[in-house]
Amino acid sequence: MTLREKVEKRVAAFLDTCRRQGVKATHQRTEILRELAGSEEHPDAETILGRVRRRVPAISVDTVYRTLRLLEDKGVIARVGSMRDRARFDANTDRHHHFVCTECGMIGDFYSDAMDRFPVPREVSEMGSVEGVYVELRGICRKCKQKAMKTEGRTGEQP
Amino acid sequence: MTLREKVEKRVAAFLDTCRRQGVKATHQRTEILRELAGSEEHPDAETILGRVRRRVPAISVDTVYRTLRLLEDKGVIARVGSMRDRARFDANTDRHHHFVCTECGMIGDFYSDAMDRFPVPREVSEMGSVEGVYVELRGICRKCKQKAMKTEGRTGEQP
DNA sequence: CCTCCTCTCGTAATAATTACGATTTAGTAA
DNA sequence: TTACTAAATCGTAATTATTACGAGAGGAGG
Repeated sequence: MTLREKVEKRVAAFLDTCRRQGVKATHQRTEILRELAGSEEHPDAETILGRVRRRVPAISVDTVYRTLRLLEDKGVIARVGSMRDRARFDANTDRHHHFVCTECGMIGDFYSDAMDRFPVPREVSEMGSVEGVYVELRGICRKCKQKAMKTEGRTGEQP
Repeated sequence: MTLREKVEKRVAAFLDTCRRQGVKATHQRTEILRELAGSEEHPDAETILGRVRRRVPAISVDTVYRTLRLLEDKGVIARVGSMRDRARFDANTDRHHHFVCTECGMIGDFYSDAMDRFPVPREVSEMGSVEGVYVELRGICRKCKQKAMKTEGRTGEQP
């Protein structure tokens, strides 16, 4: 299957998702996805805007950002790297990794020898030389989980 | 060794680094590092500013941001998550990971079964439930490496 | 074709981070 | 200690990515 075909398949699948979920399958959305699906280089929003504009000259920044968020929410595309808006810092200089709560942003350190010395796949050695590993486990922390339970379980306790 | 002692050790080490590298060991820098080293919660710049202000009321935002960058450059602290300023997107929905060039920002995809199904350390299970793994290998890509070679090797070629 | 509701456009607002010019301070050596 | 100088800080303004908003356009179903 050629790249062009792959792209069209992804686009078609997205159009389907739209119909099923009552979301409008607009020209702009289609072109944004088409652009992204046909690219290997993980472009940023501005780059995508520039490229899509060649085909849809009047498209706006807002639309691009909104669409990218939409596609991300539907699981059609992914955001690379940290999803947080503000930088967070860490004074722990020992080699370690992080657990991040996607609900409240809590970050915990942990140690894993195995993750430190991950064997580098050949694929990667061909891209360049690896100098560091960044591992982030993502999930829901204890506190948020308990909070969620309580909220669900609202069945008659007094305020 | 108590936490307080650890913190002071880190601070002392930093003051040493300053002297050796001709960087000034200011009160503000010391307090920022002291705050960060004594914290387990990976605070953001604003939080650090607020806390340090209790002890150094006139400290400015600029100083905090500048100092954090300095400490990061010296390897005294680390930034959690992505270091990039703009979001990057990825339409590859297959389970995969990324290689990122810290020089030019190039991003490449790769696949690793081993990394996908990594056993979650007990430490982490105690923090919460893990729902996803994000792995990023960082280094220098082929292209940047070649460029660096050429630049180094400037020994007599004409412009 | 018509209506409704969602989506888009253009631009303004927001929020994190960085830059700037005047002033202060650490480091150093007399 | 004092004096000197480069570097750092302060307060604020500028910059940059991203999000919000109001008016109008367009897709989907009747």
